[in-house]
Amino acid sequence: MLTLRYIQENKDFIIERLKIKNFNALEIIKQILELDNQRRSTQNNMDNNQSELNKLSKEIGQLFKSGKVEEANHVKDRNADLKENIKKQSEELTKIESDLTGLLVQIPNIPHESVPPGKGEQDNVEVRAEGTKPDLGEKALPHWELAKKYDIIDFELGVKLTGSGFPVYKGKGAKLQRALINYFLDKAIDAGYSEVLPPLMVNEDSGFGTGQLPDKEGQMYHVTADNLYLIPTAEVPVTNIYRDEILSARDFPIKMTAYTPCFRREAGSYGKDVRGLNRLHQFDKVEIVQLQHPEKSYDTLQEMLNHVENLVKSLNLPYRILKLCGGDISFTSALTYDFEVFAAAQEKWLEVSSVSNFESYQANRLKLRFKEDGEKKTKLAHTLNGSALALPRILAALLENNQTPNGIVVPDALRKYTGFDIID
RNA sequence: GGAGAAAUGGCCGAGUGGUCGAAGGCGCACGCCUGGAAAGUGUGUAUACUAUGUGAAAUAGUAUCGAGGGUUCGAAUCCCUCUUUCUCCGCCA
Repeated sequence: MLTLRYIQENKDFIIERLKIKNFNALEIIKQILELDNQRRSTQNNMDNNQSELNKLSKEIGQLFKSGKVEEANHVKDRNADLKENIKKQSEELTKIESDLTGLLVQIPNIPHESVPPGKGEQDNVEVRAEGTKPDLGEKALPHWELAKKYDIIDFELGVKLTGSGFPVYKGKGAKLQRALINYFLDKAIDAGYSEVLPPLMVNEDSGFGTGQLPDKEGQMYHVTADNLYLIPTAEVPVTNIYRDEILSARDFPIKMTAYTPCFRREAGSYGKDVRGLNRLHQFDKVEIVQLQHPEKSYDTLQEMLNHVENLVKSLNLPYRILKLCGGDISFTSALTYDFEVFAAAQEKWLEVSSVSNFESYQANRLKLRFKEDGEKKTKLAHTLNGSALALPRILAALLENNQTPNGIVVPDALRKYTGFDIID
């Protein structure tokens, strides 16, 4: 969420920039500024009344002490009026503030100046593509058939146990999942990230902090009995570790990595997009998160991109990097790059990572601030995160691209984690 | 799940109705002392909002002692609800 101050000072700029995200902010900003004026005058009046009340209360104490009971009772009457006013004003203020927040959360983050215009994914800009697509010939099988052939992923069994989108990994398939998780985690730790293993359910405050609530409520599984949400990504619990914290500028960068299962309802998805591993309700992912000084966050974004690129490269998968256009970039992000790998049997690009700089948008919701050395004023930190990596589509591409008549060849980088070099 | 105790600033901890945003200690920052350091010593050390100020600084006001509500002219202090932590019992990987 944008800060009020920022909106007050950059109204026209915001309206102009949000056109890139195909968002018309004119009306909502007008309402916000109007409400903010009300908020300030209400607060001012209330403070003045409260101040008066406090002063009179002290007088009453003095009067009682010196035995002037009648006078004291007289002042009490005046206080009753003040209290009445304060109560009304306080209720009004609460209402205004909640309305104001309700409006503020509707404004998306300002896109970075380099975000290209566009309506949807077709307008994303390819930064580069690397690696060679394997030539599999006619007989190439898509991963869901390979999974069945080698009995490593059982989609039907998942349906029996839970429902569609909850596959059961078996045998070497299960081991391969563990191998990928460990490999990705080790790589992140080597790159200076410290590992955390967070809860898989979060409360409302956490959901609000990273921006899943209130707007994306329908995308999360909601445990209504306890009002908890299954995390759609480790980003949520990990970033919220620093909710309500004031850091020192010297603490930056804070680098964290986490493996978690992720749960997504994927309401509205259907058809070939959800075939096999392409889109699941539960999947595994290793996430990297950084908190950084505002002046350095774009360097950090680059660093994270390099990290993800090295991962994909080390698995010998053909990949491309896309810079998301205004129409495809998420509500909370200022700049996002997607990584896609090519699954050669489906002949499709599959998104395996999304790396974003949220600048101070999440930090403002999180109240995640920092102080410069020797300064009193707090400033908002910048938050960034990226998948490094999401497993199912990596697995899909590995299975499809590495299929041979003898079985599926495990990439070198993973062999010390799997303990086998072929799935047959 | 049942019974009891507790929750105060970065940390420890005092504070049972007004003079308390809160003693004291630790930590931290800056200064003095020192050849340098330690010890000693002095000063400072929460956050948010509002007003004045072009901004920054500054000044004043308001709120915040787990959260929310109540009693009272006045609440860290009394009452209620909730949350969390600890101890005991029960259940349990």
